[in-house]
Amino acid sequence: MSNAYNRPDQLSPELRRRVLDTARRLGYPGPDPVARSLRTRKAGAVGLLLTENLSYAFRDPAAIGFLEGLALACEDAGTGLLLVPANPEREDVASVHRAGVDGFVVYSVPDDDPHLAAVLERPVPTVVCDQPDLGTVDRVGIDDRGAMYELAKHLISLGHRRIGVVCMRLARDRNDGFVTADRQHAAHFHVQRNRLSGLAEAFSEAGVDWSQVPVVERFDHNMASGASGAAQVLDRDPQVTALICTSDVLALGALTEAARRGLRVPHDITVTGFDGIRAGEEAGLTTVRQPVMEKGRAAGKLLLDANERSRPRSVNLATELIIGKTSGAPRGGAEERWFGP
Amino acid sequence: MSNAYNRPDQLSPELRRRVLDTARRLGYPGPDPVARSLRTRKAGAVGLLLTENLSYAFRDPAAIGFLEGLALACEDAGTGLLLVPANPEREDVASVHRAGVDGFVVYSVPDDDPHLAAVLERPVPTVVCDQPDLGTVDRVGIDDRGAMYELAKHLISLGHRRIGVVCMRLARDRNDGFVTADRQHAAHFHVQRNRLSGLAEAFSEAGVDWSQVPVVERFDHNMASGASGAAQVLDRDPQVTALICTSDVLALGALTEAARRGLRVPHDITVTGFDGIRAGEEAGLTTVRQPVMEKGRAAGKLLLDANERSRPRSVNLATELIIGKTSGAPRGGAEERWFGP
DNA sequence: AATTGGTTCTGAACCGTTACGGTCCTTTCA
DNA sequence: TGAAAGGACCGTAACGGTTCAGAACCAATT
Repeated sequence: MSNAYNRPDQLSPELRRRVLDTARRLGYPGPDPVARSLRTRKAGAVGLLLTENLSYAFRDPAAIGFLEGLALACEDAGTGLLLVPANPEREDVASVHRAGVDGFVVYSVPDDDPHLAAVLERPVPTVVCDQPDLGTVDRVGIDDRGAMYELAKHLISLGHRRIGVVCMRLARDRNDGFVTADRQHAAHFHVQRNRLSGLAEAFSEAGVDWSQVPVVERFDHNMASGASGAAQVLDRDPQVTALICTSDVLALGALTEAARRGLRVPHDITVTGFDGIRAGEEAGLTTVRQPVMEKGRAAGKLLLDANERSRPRSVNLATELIIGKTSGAPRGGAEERWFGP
Repeated sequence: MSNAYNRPDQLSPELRRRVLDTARRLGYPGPDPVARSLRTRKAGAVGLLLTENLSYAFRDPAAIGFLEGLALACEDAGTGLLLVPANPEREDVASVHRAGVDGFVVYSVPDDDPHLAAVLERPVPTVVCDQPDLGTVDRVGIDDRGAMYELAKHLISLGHRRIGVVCMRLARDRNDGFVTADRQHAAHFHVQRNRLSGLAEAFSEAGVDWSQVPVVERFDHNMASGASGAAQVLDRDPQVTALICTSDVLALGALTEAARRGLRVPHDITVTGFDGIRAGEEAGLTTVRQPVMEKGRAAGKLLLDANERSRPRSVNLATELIIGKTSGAPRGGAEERWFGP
């Protein structure tokens, strides 16, 4: 029976025809994929866990790019891509347990996420992306800290000392407002933590007292958040010469807020992002470009040739500092002041 | 055993603890999802078939919107979303056979696609989207023909009689060039066939000989195709007063080509699209807006409450004619001529 | 005629789970 | 005190494939 469908060379054409004929007559719909998966121990799909609501994957430009790359890798290997629903509100990890997959890709979830823990308990190969190196599973990412450090150095060389920061959520709880030093250090989102620490390092080296720098956090990741975050920084300290955002989407929002206030960019204020998305490029945003699609593809490749190897692999992709037209020297030097010793 | 994990109320806490303890000690990774699926006859996932390469889903704005809506519906129901790889080049339907899913959503594939046929043979509920009504499975779509008819009427009322058309692929074979009447009628992409036929009807009623209207087809769907398609129309007949594109992406490309030729829109030439994507909106494109996200969500909803019902359901969503700033009356009346009796 | 080799075909075991029904023990009530 | 009722626990039979060992068959060689 099975042979008739999958192993035509194992039986005579005559018998094969007879088997297939009676199968059709009996209304047999072909081998059941689930039963086959159970027996062969191959599901023919990889799971993608991203802790945002499922539909978020299709709203965030960077996530879309990542997905495109991952889909590309799956295509090549002929495997399916299962988007695992993982509502961040509920602690319900059942969806992870239910997923019939040959491996997982975990994309940018907080490092204390219960879904992540559930994935790691499953006995399948896993690749984490934009996460700390766990040492036990493969990892793909970029040097967030170093890239942001470089961007900061650029701003410092332009003369910026009085800055404000708008960042994405740092933990699972909602905190739309200023961020304490503790919260920065304890941040559960690896990416955000490292970008902030790259900033802190560079500006501290330049003599800026990081503890005095206004850093505001936004839970939701969209342009509106960027705008309101920028507003909060500017309300606190109208003298900031640069608004550093930890994503392009936030930066685009910050640009609209600057325009609303009649601030010319970069003459009155510098705005920077992170990611290198298309819309940012069109706006001439100064940013760090990271190869989002490549990241997805690399994750897929790593997962799909997960042969028995001794130690987990860790891949860092290259980033590129893009100097756009939203950054420039701060206006004048008279009112230029900075915190420091 | 099973009860310890899934039915805590069926046994005493004491026993449950003991079972779980020894399970952990033995390195038992928890119930196997595939075996569970086999036994319960529930895969906990719906499959999405779109005949483009998998990664296409993340490049096309309309597809992204559709996916977002579908993902939303899956989220609500707590089911996963499996993207089924279906390379249009190869006739390999194995991926459809391998997919362990509780149902399929089929999105905009040619009506003679072997993958579609394979899906229909599977004994699971199916929803087709932007496809002809098969009568045997649920369907979600819009009135492509009527919507395009309405758009055409608008252009006719503005005075356009000499037009050109750029459309997406009409069949599985690549045909980058002019389209014969035969090919138009035989088109295997339901959506394109109906949009063209809506145009043909409206312009025929206005006295235009449709067989003389240049219709150019492009296999790939991106802005470059729109630009080159527009170029081909304009080379054939530089006198056309309107370029009608069957998608916004193509129309955006057509706009760049018009600009390249120094044609002012809408003064020198009118350009229209279809879909109502964000980028088109920003460009002020005259188009038909369709609720792409709603379409995805409707498809998901239909699939997920596929209880035993007598007849398959068919849902048409409403569209809206958007008059932007890329359409206007043709310049002057002197050189205005049209084909006809 | 018996042995050998090769091919085609059949049957049984196994994958890991859940559903179901039966046994056993404890409690309750006449 | 005995019977009935109920709860906790356990054993077994599918679910629907794949795989593999070995039976059956046929032809060729010794």
